[in-house]
Amino acid sequence: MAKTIELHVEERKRGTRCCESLLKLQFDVEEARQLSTDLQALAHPVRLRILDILASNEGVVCVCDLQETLPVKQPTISHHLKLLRDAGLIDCERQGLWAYYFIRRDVLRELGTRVTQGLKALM
Amino acid sequence: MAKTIELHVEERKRGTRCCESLLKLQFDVEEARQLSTDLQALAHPVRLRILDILASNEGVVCVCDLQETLPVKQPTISHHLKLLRDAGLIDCERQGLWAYYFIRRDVLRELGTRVTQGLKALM
DNA sequence: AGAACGTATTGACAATCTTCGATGCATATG
DNA sequence: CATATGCATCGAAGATTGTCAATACGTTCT
Repeated sequence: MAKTIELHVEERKRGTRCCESLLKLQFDVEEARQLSTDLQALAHPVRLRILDILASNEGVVCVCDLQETLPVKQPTISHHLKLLRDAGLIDCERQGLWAYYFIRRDVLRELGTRVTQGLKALM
Repeated sequence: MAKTIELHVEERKRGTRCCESLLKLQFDVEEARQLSTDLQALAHPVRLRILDILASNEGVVCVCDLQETLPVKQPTISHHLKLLRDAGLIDCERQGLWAYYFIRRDVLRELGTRVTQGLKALM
C-alpha cells in the first residue's frame, strides 16, 4: 500500500536518506522499450493518415492516391510507407506499374492490444 | 463498398487517369495531429517508465527516487518530467526540498480513450 | 528499342529530440 | 549566515527523424 507523502517526509527527516525505497513496477525495461517502439511507429501525422486511408479504402490505394491527399512529396510518402512496412503494419502488392498498399489488421490488432494493455496498466 | 484492385487497374487502363478517386477518411487533419501528439508524449522508454513508477507508487515518488531507477541523469529526468507535465499527464507537489510527483489518472484516461478509439477506427 | 509512367532509393540538409555538465534557485540545517 | 541538499533550467553536443531533389528501377505502351 502506498505510504503518504507526510510519512515519507518524516522518514527522510529522521535520517533515512533519500532513495532507499524500492519502487514497485509493472513494466520491465524490455516491455517499456517494446511499447515505446509500438507507439513510435504510429506517432506521426502522415503515418496515421496513411493507416486511416488504407483502413478506409481497402484494396484500392496506390501511392499516387496517397500523394493526392497528403501534404508531402512522393519520396516522403515512400519513406513513411517503408517505416510502416518495417513495422509490419502494412504490406503491398504490385500490379503492373502500381503498388497497392493494404493494412495488416492482424498485426495492427496485436499492436493495439499491447498499447491498450500498457495504458490500462497505468490507470 | 471497396472496389477490387482488378477493377481499379481496368479503370486506369481505360484512361481514367491515376488519382481521381476521392479517398474515404475517418480522421481529419486535426484529429491526426492530436492523436500523434498524444502518442508522442508516451513514445519514449523513460517517460513510459516514469508513468509506470508514478502509477505504481502513488504519492511517494520524488525525483531522486526516479534517479535511482532510471538509466539517465537528473537533468534528463527533469526534462522528461517537464514534457509529461506539459502534456498534463503528471503534476507535482513540493514538500520542503522534495518534489513529489503524481500521475493524473483523469487526463491519462482521456488520452487513453483517444488513443484506443483512434486505433479501433483503424481495425 | 525507346519513351512514358509509377514507385523506390540515395544523398544531403534541416528540424527535432535526447542527453548531460554547469549553474541557479529555494529550502533546510548547523 | 554559511553550507548542504533536491530539483529546475540553460546551453551545447550528439543522435535521430523528416523532407525532398535527383536518380534508379521495373513495367507498359508505341
